[in-house]
Amino acid sequence: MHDKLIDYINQLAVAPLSDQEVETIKRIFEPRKLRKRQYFLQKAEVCKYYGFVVRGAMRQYSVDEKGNEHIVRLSLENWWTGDRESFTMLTPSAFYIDAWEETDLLTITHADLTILNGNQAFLEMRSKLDEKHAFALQKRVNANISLTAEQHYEALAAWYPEFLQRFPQHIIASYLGITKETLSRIRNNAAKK
Amino acid sequence: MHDKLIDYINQLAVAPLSDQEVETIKRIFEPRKLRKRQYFLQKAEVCKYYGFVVRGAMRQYSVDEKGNEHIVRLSLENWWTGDRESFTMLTPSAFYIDAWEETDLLTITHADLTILNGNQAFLEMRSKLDEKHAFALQKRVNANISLTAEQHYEALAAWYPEFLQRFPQHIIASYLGITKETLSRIRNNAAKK
DNA sequence: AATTCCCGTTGACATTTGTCAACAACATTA
DNA sequence: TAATGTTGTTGACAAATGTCAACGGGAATT
Repeated sequence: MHDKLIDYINQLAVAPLSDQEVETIKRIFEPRKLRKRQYFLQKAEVCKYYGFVVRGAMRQYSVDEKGNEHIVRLSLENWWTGDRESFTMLTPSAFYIDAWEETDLLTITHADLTILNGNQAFLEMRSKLDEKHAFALQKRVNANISLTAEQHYEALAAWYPEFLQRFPQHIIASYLGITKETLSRIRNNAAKK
Repeated sequence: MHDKLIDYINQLAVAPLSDQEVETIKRIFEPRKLRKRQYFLQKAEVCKYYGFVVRGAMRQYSVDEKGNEHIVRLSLENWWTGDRESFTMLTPSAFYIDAWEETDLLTITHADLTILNGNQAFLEMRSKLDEKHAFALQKRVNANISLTAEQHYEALAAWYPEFLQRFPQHIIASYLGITKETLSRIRNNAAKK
């Protein structure tokens, strides 16, 4: 179960993890299984665990006053899940996180993360991860403000083709900030061309 | 000129910079002055410099096929400017960056940044900065996909009130992903209530 | 002082997208 | 098998936003 995480860290870090570091990681990250639709985090809670997705699919979303869900993040295998701001700042989260498929996670607490902060390989990994994440978010913001709904859908399909396989259209539509009906029509129009 | 940067780093880092570290920073960061509307980066260029804003206002934007500008980032005093992805990955940028006001920057090159990577205080600062930046971007994405134009404008006004003072409305509108006419009408309607 | 440019506003209209309701195909559950 | 829920689609209409053109005030420039 932990092997996927070890591989993942080794791929991002400059030097591979020592045996002792591997042991530390195995000790600190706790496995957790979530059933479909089971919450990992609910709004107004503090996010106590950050999770590495070993298998499955997670979604993070806000809910507006009308009850509509707005997907801010989707996570598949080898991605992370959790509300980073709430987890780091120990503040109540504005988001819900739940499992879209049955999911295996490796979770870490805020306290245990400070242990890993002494570890160079882990810091490097996190630094690179933050960087990659910032790149992705900037692209997404640019897409949100500059592309038409159709262009945005096509960009998403190019960036994360797995999303279209793993999540239904209403989730994809929500991720794009449009309704499922609009997405349905966009796909239909594009197919006609 | 470098004092603002030194103060800034000291505020974010755990331990203040040593005299020697201060000297390194003064040596590495080169001052640069930009006139109004002067480019700091143009599309398809690699972003060779990352800049700390000592005084002034910068904007980063993409330009679509119709020639419309879409503001992805605005930077005032004590913020950074530059296309992080292009700067880090040495890839051609998708963005333009220019000075909106006459601006004083302290700039660093990719090569010189690696020197600072050995410095603990600087790494800490960058790590915290990336974190804060990720929080802000996530909030912005959530606003983009979940709020009405009016709610989004009000959120922006609460998050960055200085923006409304320093940038004209068409820039703000572009940042929100709406047209200046729509923003004008929103403000007018809100005033009537 | 005259000129030019930038900014914000407004009106009329077009386009895009949302809303609501209905329905069929399909999968899941009882 | 029957019942239920999910997903994707479609139509009719409403609402939000964009487009284009015009205008005036004001700042900056000549």
